Amino acid sequence: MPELPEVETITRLLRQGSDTAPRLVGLVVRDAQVFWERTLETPSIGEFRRRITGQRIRDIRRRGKFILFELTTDTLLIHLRMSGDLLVEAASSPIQPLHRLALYLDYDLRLAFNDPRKFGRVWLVTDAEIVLGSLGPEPLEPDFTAGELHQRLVSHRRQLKPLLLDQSFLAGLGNIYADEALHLAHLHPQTLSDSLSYPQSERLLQSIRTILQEGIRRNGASIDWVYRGGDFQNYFRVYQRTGEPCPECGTPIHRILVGQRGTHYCPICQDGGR
DNA sequence: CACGAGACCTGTTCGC
DNA sequence: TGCGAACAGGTCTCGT
Repeated sequence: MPELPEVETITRLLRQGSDTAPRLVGLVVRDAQVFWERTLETPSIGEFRRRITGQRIRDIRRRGKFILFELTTDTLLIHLRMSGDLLVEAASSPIQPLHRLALYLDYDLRLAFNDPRKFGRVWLVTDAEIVLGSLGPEPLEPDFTAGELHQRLVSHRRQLKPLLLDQSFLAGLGNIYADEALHLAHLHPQTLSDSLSYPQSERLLQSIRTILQEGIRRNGASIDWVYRGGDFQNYFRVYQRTGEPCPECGTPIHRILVGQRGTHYCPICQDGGR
């Protein structure tokens, strides 16, 4: 499901709480259960349960598409991959068939990792850098500059879209927001990265930031049965709008495969000189 | 180094 | 209505 805006939305909800959800910061993990073994990347189930029990949640943050729970001594990292979601529920409520892992917390609360497709992963480590080490820069960090992006772009000769999806190049973009940002930037998804001028790189960074910020403002996108709460899907420019008019010029949106991913773009606005 | 194919998975929607 | 195919917000590994 989730890309940077959805992960950011979930992270904020868990960290700050809401009218309907309690704030998790400050609570202590009292027990843990794993229902699908492969969900837990490291350590073993036994050590996981032993080690996490008794640790307090000091803070909850996001890095790329990872959710980080900073505990007393360790960091718990969760990646939702395609279909994962985190639910806060009463510890006494029944375990759902699609729950893969659960943490039991103070006040009879349970944090459940729900993940139909079983692609999601969880790590408990002393040093989060072991997991996050290869991630590229955060696109919304103010000190990430257009100059830096341009440098990184021209140091590769790759199609723009797969490069934007590469988390070691830039952290947080996924299939939706890459298509949306490329449309806003008027760049063809198959443009070669080393052909971008500095002004084009600048426009790309600005577009990425605009799209991500709008996604966050709308609490992410809710497309199908996975993840509800956001409404950015009502404002898509091109994603899943094959055949519908381009919001800028009216030309029907095209869908092609780029790097095995469905890719939506306007053949006129994003001609890229092709 | 860059890219495509296949793997990991289940649920929903599409097309005949 | 029914049923198989296609498709899905992600990432890894392997072969060319």
